[in-house]
Amino acid sequence: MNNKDSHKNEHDWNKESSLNFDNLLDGLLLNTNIVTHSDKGYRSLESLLAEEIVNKDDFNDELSNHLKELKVITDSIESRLVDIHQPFDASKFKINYAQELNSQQLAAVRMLKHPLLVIAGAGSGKTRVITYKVSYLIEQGYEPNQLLLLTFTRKAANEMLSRVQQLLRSKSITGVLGGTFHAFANFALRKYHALIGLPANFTIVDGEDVTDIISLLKAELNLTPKKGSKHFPKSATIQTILSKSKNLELRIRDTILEYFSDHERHIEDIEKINKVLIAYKRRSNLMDYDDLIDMLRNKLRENEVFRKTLQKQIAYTLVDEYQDTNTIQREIVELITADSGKVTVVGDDAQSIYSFRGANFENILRFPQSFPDCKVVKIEENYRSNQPILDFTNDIALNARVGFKKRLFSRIKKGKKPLVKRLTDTQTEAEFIVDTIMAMKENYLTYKDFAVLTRASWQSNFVQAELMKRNIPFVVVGGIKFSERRHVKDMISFLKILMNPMDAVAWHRILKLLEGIGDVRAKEIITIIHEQAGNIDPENFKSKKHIDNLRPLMTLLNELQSVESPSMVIPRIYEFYKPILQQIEDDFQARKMDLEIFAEIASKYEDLEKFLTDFTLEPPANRYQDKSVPFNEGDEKPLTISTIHSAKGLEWYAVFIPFVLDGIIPSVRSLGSLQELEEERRLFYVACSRAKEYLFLTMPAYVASWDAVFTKPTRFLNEIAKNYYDL
DNA sequence: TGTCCAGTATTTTTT
DNA sequence: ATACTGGACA
Repeated sequence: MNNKDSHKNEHDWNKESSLNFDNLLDGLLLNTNIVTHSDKGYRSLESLLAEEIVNKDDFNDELSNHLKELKVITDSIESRLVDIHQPFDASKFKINYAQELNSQQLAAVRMLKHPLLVIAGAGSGKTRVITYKVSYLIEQGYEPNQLLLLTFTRKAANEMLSRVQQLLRSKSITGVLGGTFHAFANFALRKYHALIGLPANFTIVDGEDVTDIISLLKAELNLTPKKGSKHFPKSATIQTILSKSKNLELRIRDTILEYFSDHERHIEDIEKINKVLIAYKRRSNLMDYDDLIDMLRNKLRENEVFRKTLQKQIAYTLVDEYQDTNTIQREIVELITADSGKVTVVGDDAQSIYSFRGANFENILRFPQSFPDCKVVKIEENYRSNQPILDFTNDIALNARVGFKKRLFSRIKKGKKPLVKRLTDTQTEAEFIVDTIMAMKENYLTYKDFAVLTRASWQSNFVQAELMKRNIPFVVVGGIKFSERRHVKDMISFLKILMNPMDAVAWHRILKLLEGIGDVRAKEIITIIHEQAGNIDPENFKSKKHIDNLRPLMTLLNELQSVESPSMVIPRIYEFYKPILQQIEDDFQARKMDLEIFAEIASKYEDLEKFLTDFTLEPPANRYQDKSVPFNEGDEKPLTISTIHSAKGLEWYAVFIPFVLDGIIPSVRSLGSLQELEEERRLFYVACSRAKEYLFLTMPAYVASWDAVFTKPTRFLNEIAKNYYDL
């Protein structure tokens, strides 16, 4: 961003709007708001919060025009609002929609004539709208399998469908297409693979797998650091770059220049890796997450038969969390629904927090452009929080630079204002949080009514330690997942080979388990497998030096290839794998438990392919906990520790947010650009709006990171009216 | 091929 | 302060 020509723009277009340009902040505050070691002066929280924020209008004309343009669009929606007072004849339906929904929700459910944008604030019953709309559509005569329900997680989709089932008291709701964009892409590409010229049995690889492949290719290409930099960029970094460039549809060069300028010297090498990577994936019959949606979009675009077929199959589309879609996903929605206009998207621009993975929250702002005859419903009644908490969170959203105007209200008028508290250090902060939980729990609450939400996962470590010390049960959401653990990935790799014997990543992983086989031998063996087009008859490897180690593996896999069901295959593999694991890991007993869970999950599947795709696209969410926390205290439900990102869509009676320091939230790394800072604000908004009755914001007096010290409360607090919270 | 050591970069968030 | 990487050596 251009800081030099900071000029005062006349933002006259802004005067009557809810956008507040007086509170402009920018990257320059990096220097004024963050204290360094030399600044030892201790000041009261009160004086820090009273401090005038230095405002600096720094954006250039381009950004300013851009915001202006968005503002015109967001304002235009006022003229598209659906009349919510239309009479409704409830007698035709099994469900009394008018009674069970408020008038805005009802209007959203009923609107079928026009494409519909539902702007649903936090806690306003978004899920309810979608659930009832699905059931309404079915009552209107739509077949369940003509409906496409795109949600953020498959879990959310299933939950909605089971609610529809309850609503209609009917078993016939099976067959609604649903899940994440990735899951839907997977479905469509496999089902119509012949039509679009794809192999049917491709394997889906996750980001980590891609990183592994890049490591292999890096070694193969013999790439060395360019002059001036000591190291070649890490494989994980390269993976991030490539994924970002795909999701943002930027060239690799531009992606690096824009977001990873440290690696400018290696642009050519990274482009080369990408080229080789693409060839590699094709050869091994692999698709990564990005390939799935990209491929679907491209095929929909260029293959008319495919597009028409899908359009015909899908009579109505509903999209949840639309603010988190990226450009490619938006195009998929458009390609399927633009002709018919049979689409409802639901979202909240104030809760868009996934831009780092390509989500473009302008998608929701620009919906009226994509669908010119669309209508809009705003749902502003909140059923989650009490009014004091809403006053507080409304104020956060109010300071946002762009967005739809809305002001949530609640019928629960009484409640405590959010409490802001500073403690001396991280330890006392953790103690305060746990003490407060214990004290509150006396009043008929249980642990599951509480949550601690943090910006980054490590920030909950102190609270976790304190909870462990006091034997309080808790679950951790986010962080390393079960499915990312070494032994689970090993088991998965065995299965992947059975499904797709060309899958070199899986082969590599498994071969390296064997004694005497490292990168070099593994590669030789994989070459043979590729030459034999995936035939793994042990005879093919006779000439190999370590054939004695190799033969049992090949024999086993060769034999299992013809078996379909996971429950038959897994015990055999486990038998083979167990002694190996025992040898390489010292905590075999703990890992054994994981594998039992794994076997149990797998045994529910009849079909290997289905199991594998489900497992990569929707892995079991719970994080592995290395210290087993006692869950036995009268089997009380645990409290929740989560990152703010993973807390989206959830709610708790009391919410604690530690580390609300400027530099943590907003993260120092976001201060460089307006867009990123705005996203941090929305993140803060999401965190605070999870609370139903109590909200606690705490911070230690200081936190030292490796080159700076954070001591001031988050700048977002300064922007909130002082009478909306207590100190 | 596998292990150990020293020096280096590192802290955002994840389908 | 810590985790990770690459290089040297067995």
